[in-house]
Amino acid sequence: MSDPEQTAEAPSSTANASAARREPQQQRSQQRVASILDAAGKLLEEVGYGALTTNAIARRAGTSIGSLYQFFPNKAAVLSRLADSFRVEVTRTLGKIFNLETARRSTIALVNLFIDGIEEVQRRTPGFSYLFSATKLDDAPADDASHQLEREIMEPLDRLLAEAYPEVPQKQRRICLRMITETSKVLIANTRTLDPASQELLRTEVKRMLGLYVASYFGPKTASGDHPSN
Amino acid sequence: MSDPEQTAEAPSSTANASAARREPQQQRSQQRVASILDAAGKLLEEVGYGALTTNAIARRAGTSIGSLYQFFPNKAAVLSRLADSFRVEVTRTLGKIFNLETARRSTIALVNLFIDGIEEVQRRTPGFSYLFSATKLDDAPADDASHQLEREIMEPLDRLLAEAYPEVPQKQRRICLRMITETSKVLIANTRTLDPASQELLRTEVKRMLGLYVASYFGPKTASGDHPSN
DNA sequence: AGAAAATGTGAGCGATCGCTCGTAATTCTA
DNA sequence: TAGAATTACGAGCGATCGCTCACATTTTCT
Repeated sequence: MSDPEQTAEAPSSTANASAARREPQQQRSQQRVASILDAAGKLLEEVGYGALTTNAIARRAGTSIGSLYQFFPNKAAVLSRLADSFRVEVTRTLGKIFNLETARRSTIALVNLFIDGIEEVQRRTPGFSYLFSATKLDDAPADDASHQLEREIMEPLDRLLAEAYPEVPQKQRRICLRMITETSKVLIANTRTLDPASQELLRTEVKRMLGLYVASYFGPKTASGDHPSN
Repeated sequence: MSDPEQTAEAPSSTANASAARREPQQQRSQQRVASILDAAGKLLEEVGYGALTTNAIARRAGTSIGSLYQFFPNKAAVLSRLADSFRVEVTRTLGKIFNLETARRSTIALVNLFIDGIEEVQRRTPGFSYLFSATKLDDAPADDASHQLEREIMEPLDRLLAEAYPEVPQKQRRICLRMITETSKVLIANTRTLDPASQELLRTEVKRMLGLYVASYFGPKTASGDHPSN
């Protein structure tokens, strides 16, 4: 199907809700789109998804709803684009953590690094937890984006494990990764309700549990008495 | 009895939102309250929390909003009472599972029984997952009720472990139980998005992971005294 | 310069939601 | 059977939310 003209007005399916109504061309509008996403993330962190309104986002971004809807077709698109920016941040952070050097570490060490990485992303990216571990149970707003975000998170660790343990079948590796990501959500879901000390404790326990679990599949490997460093 | 406290319209705190506006006295009204809660649970399961409206609950229950608000002061109260009914169901189911005979089983077996019990409750109680594992990340509607529900869930297993392993300090036991409940939420949170086969696989893995973890604290079999890193 | 395109604004529309209230029907009491 | 209490009903109020639209302002193009 050929799109008529430049108007990206696509009422067809909800396929790509992140498609901008109008591509920002000048610098000021690009800046505005960025500040809208920034405001959306911060508001999400502050008031939660249920209380997040488009008018509030616009006000927080120092603009008007009219401007918001000039570049986003609807509310879901804002969250979808926000999830996109989170994906970039996740890839950047995990890519920094998983390099050639860390590839030689034990699986337990890799799990610890992964958990720390996720936590770093969460600390530096307001609203991250709402799109990574919430949504699903609600009426899915940015559900596609959420799945893609999850895949992006698993990918670096998956690649690393695949290279280090070619003898472990892919199916098992997938299950294992699934458990790692799901369990790491536990951590994120409890951030807001726990004091820092309890968070630290919970994080330690999650590392320990995942370490035991992963080692049962992949073995401690570079083992020479590696314990989860507490 | 004549009104001890007049109209229960108490603007005090949000302490007990489950207090009925008017206690149902005749049989037909008690039945109606029950059918309202039933409808609320089923709707929660079908449309999710975000799309759950009081009018829809009333319609599904075969009554009118007027009747609903005659016995519930507001929407939150309905969910709060629903959570209460879930607590009863949880206590009943877990109480049936954890008896004198099961007390002698290994910790790993206990964990398996616990997971199966939670799953049974979820299968038989529509809306359970939304109040047990969702909420927190949203604007907490029935947050108090949610916490109480969680405590109720942990209690039977906690008592069993405390009796079987008096030598394990309470603090460690608490942490361990925390991990068990949090991890079991993973299972519940994924029910709606997975096919039965994948659910079964995920459940097996959760059991395995929790088994490894719990055994590292309590020993794999009946008390053999072997505590790992500490 | 002037025209056109891009961007910015916010009052307010339509829809929905939680909830009220006037009133009618049913049940209890005597 | 009559009056009181309880229960049932549903139109609609007030508030809010996502989003539109007519118009103003700024930037780019020629």
